[in-house]
Amino acid sequence: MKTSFIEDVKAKLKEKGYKLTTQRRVIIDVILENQGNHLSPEEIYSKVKDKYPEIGLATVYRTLQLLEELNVIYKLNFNDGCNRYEINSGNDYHHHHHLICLNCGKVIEVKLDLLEDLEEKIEKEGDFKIVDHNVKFFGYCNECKK
Amino acid sequence: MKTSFIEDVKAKLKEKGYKLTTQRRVIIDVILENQGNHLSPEEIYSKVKDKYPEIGLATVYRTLQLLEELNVIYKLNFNDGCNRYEINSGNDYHHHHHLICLNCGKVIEVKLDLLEDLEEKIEKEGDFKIVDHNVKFFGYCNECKK
DNA sequence: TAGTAAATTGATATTCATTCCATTTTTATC
DNA sequence: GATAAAAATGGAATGAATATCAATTTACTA
Repeated sequence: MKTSFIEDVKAKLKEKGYKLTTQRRVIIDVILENQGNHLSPEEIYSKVKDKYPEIGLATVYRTLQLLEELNVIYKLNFNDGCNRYEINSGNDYHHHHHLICLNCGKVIEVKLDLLEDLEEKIEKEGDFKIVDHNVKFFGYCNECKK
Repeated sequence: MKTSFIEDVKAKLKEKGYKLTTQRRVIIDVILENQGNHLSPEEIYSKVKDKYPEIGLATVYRTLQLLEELNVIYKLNFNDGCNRYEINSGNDYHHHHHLICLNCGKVIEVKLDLLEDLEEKIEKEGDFKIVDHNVKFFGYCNECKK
């Protein structure tokens, strides 16, 4: 797998009959340049406007939906009133998890992945085919826990 | 611990200087009568109106916030456009998790709790004091996976 | 290369959950 | 029962997200 991220997205778009337009390209660039920042649609819109001022907000929303559909990004929810997005960097579903500070709202990423056992157990017992999971831990970061 | 749920809530309210008003009481009743249903504010509002037609939607929102603050209920998010609430039945934070069917949207509860190891590891490595967690598994229920 | 159908875009209108605000009602206290 | 404080109210405001629609762009075909 030596294909670049953009090439990969382009292929996925083509596969479903979509095109990689300039607008979509700029949106993807912004997301790429802000990995780990969990941007909201509005934030993406504002950054995209710097590079492509004619773009409309609707296009940003549409493109985010499209990219989510293609599993290029996925939606996060930190209960702050808007959706946030993150690149789905791995080519399967085992992404990282989030620590959310209850005091300052900071979001820290964790790369541990000890959930296989749990998934296996649930699949056996529960008669449920697991495809993805989403784990959030709430607590206090090292600055706020004092 | 032989106190009833309502008594417990009443005590918690009093502790923080809040009162158990009729409206709050009715809202709590509705939540109690719908355990396991993950009601949204609108759904709660509609059911509460049957018992107490004069109540306003804002009151429902306010009460839900209040009850969440007191750890009597907690907020869930199933990406269906609204928040949903669930009773916090255990007296500490180790509640159950949810299986969400990607096809029919059904939500199934799981009681497993194998996350202690993971939390311990994160606390050691990450310099983060964990207070709560939230785990969702996405996949297909036994009816939809065929 | 011209012409046509399909996809995409951007501005605007709309929807819907949630919050805000001024007013009214309820509760507790003396 | 009078009074002050707290809580609840409806309606309006807000703000994120979606839908609408005419205009533009793109891909394809003759």
